[in-house]
Amino acid sequence: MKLDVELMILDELIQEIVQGKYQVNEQFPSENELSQKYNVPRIKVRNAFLKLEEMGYIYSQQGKGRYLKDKQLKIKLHLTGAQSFTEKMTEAGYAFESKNIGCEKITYHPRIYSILQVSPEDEVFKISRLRMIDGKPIALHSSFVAKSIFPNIEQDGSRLSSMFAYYRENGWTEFTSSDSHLSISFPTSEERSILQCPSLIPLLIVESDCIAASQHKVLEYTKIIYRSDSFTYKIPSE
Amino acid sequence: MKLDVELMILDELIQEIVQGKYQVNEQFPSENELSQKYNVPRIKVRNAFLKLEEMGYIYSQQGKGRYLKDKQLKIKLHLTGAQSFTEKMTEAGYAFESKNIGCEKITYHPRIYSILQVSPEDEVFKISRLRMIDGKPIALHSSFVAKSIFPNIEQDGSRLSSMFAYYRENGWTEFTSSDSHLSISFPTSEERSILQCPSLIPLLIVESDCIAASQHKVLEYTKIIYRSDSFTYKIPSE
DNA sequence: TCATCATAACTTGTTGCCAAGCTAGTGAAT
DNA sequence: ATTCACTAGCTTGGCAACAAGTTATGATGA
Repeated sequence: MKLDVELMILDELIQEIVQGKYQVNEQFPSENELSQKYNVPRIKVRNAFLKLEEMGYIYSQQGKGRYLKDKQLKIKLHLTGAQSFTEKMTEAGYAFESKNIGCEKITYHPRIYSILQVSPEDEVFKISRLRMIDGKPIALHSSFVAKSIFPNIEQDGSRLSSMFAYYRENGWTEFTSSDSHLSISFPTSEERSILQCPSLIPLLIVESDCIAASQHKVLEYTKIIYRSDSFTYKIPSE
Repeated sequence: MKLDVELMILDELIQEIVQGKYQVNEQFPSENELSQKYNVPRIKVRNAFLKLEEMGYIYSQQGKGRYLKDKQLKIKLHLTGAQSFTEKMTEAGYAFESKNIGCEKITYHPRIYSILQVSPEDEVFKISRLRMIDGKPIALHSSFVAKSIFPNIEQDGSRLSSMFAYYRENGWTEFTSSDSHLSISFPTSEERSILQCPSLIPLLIVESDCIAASQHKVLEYTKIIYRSDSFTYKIPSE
């Protein structure tokens, strides 16, 4: 069994943080101080700190030191539910804001096309909305819809805020959905930049669809990317 | 905007991996090779590789090189459901195995005690089972029960494989549960050792309870820790 | 007394150098 | 021809030395 001092130090630091040893913006012991305390080379302590920073616990200032970051607001979120994201948030009393950040045609993607039940010749558009609380991005909501079902989506897409409202405008009134799929991954550089998060924040990815109840027609494939440090999630007990 | 070459290289490597550029056990370009290609110091490439290793994508051999790891089997798991874990797995046809790895008295923990609705003087025991597929640990299932409800738990705890069976033995027959709570975190050193996983595998943590339907008595507080690289999760659409 | 500057002693940030491990090739000894 | 030991050249692993930024202190001079 190889014991890794870097991870040991990281464990210890995280434990101290969750136990509340440090105040927000309080300075941590310096790299040299800890390397002497643990009797390990400075680089080991340094690497532990770097990881801690990428996990979003701390920030650092060259020449000064490392400090505890203000922790993210934890939002209780009910996963699943036909209720729209906006409804969930405003109902729960958060200073919620949603921003349409673009509508673009995607290149052929077998999985998405198959879920939408359209042919490769069809055009599919991705409408992205950024979900924010207190001006901070917390989730990225992407809806994929086919032009064959919504002929004007190319023009309409970039001004939509509620997809449900758009579907109603287009004559669809009752909706249902299949099971949601949930997975976890790390942010790509693009996602990091959009969600303004460091690299070691795991993302919770929920994929689902929206089906017109009347005709069993798939209207949309949905992919929501949540910052895992911003939420605690609830799953109904059936 | 500060662009970080380490993360840029990491992004690129991950993308190449998911796109299938490398076969399992195929060797990656060496640190020196990539540092020349990107025209950055070797340490940057090295750090990207180290992170890739901690994420479980690759393994390295000193003197030889870095190689693509065999990817984890992805198990489709239905979150929630009164169905026991064992049932879910065997039903889905996996070579599933469960190992009781101990029963121990826990020190007072306000949240757990409050969920179990017992007083601080009461004794609470944690029964841990390791869930494995093909001999590889994939989840750690911990059940917390009070001695006041199960007087013999201290003796029985370390031989139990099914809690439901134990409850029935003790005269409880119908069960229900509250909403499940879901969160994500990184493994502690202990969890890494039990689950045999590297440090940057996010863990999916599902907390729930088990309530005797007849008397509305809380029998157990449950905490299941899943390796996020071993599962894809499904959530019912209600 | 007060303002200014140089400096020393800390902090974090960067990277080059050497160690350790593996392998294939070389050539001497059998 | 075969075996063995050595070596050169690659690989990853580890870390010390240096760079850059900040701050407090104290000497200097108006």
